[in-house]
Parts: sequence; C-alpha cells; structure tokens
Amino acid sequence: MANSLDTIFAALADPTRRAILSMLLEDDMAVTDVAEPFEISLAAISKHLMILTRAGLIAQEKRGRVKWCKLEPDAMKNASVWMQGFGQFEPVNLDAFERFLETELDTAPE
Amino acid sequence: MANSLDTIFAALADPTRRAILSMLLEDDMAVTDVAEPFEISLAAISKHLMILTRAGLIAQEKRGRVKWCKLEPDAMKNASVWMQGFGQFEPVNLDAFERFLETELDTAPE
DNA sequence: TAGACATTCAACCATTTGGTTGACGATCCC
DNA sequence: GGGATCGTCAACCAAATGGTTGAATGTCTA
Repeated sequence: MANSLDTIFAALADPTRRAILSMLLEDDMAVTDVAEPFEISLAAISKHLMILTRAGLIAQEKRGRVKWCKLEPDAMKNASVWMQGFGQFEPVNLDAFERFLETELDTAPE
Repeated sequence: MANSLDTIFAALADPTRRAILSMLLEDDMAVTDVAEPFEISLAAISKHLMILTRAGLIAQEKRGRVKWCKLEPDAMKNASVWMQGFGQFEPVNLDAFERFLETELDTAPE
C-alpha cells in the first residue's frame, strides 16, 4: 500500500523532504525550482521527490518539459490520526506552526 | 536536540516501534514483556526501545533488575502540530483510530 | 553462595539510504 | 536542424539501519 504509515513517516523523517513540503505549501513548483535553495544535486532532489510521491505526499504532473510538484496534504491524514490517538494535543495553533516552520526552513537546507 | 522532528518521525517509521508504542498505550511494561509478542531477539527490541527513548517517545526506569517502559505521548506534540499545519484534518475520530490500531497490531509483529 | 533471570554490550552482517557524477531522452526555441 | 534546458537513469560510494549471536553485568532468590 502506497500510503502506509511506514512510507509516510519515513518520508517525513528527512529534513530536506520536510522543507520541500513546506515550500509546496505556498505554491506548486517545478523540480528545478524546488532544487534551487538546496545545495545538493538535482538528481538527489529528484530522488527525494520520488520518495514523497511514492508516499502520496505530493503529486507530479509533467507539462511540456517541466514537471510540476503539488502538495497532497490528505496523505498525512492517517498518520495524523494515528498520532492523535496517543494524546489530546491542544487544538491547532497556527502561530506556533508558523514559528516552527521558520526554524525548520532556516536550518534544514544544510 | 532529542525531540527534533527528524528523530521523532524516524522512530515512528518502523512498524515494530509503532506496535510497541501501541502496547504501551495500555500499560507500562518491562522490556521482556514488550519483547514477548515479537519474533525478533530481545537485543533487537532493546535497540528499538533505545531509539524510542532517544526520540523522547518513551521513558525507561530501572527498578531492581527490571526496566520499565512508559509512554511519553507529549513527545509527539511538535510532530503532530507540524503535520496539522498541512491541512485541517477532521477532528479526532477515536473509532477510526482504534480500527487503525487493530490492523497495525495484526500485521506489525512480523 | 550459586543459579536463574533481566537487560545490555560488542562484533558482525545484509540491506537501505542519501549523496555523487556522467550520460541520456525529451522538449523548447532560434 | 541544433543548442539550451528539464529531468531521470545508472553506477557507484559511505554511512546508517535492523537484525543476529554470544558474552557480560546486575539483581533477585533458593
């Protein structure tokens, strides 16, 4: 199964991949543009995108020679529900999330 | 930092470790008892427990010759908040969670 | 004190992971 | 057509992961 918790959590365990997901939160992006802020090779980014795709966390669609990457946030639902079964975490605090996101983006791309 | 998203998600990516967490949801357990339902060696379980401890997901306390393992669900909070930033997932559905848990427990211990 | 029990340590092994580089297949545009 | 651009493929590499076994350490108990 493509959306198993194994695949989802493993995909989320890498800071580069989490940073990519955060970037896609703002807008769909081409592979080259996704790669731009990182210092690793395009091929490495391509592999990360493949892992995110196999996990169902993003979808890729080729238009012309450009391959567009688009977030598929519903893929996180099962994992999110699984985690919430372990505690009633306070209702989503978007401010806290944004602060979190920023520190992640600051540190993640090497 | 012990509770980074890296460590948490990596710890959750393994089915054996998720099964252990589910077991600890019911009660604290000794290492030997944690290992009982699995077919892998006690040493392997010990390593899994070390990984869960380093991730902050459980705490271990030695009383006599027995080391007790206890769930630390708050460790999931940051990760849970991070995920929820990607979508407003429907409010926690405990029934769905329990069904999910069951299939996990059925398949996870090899 | 001598076993038995609970757990970890150490060394080892196969597989996976995250990265590299260079060649390659498409596609766009002059 | 021919060159630039977009992205993947293939082969390779080092390090991390998940497992094993056997010995070692600590603690309880007869």
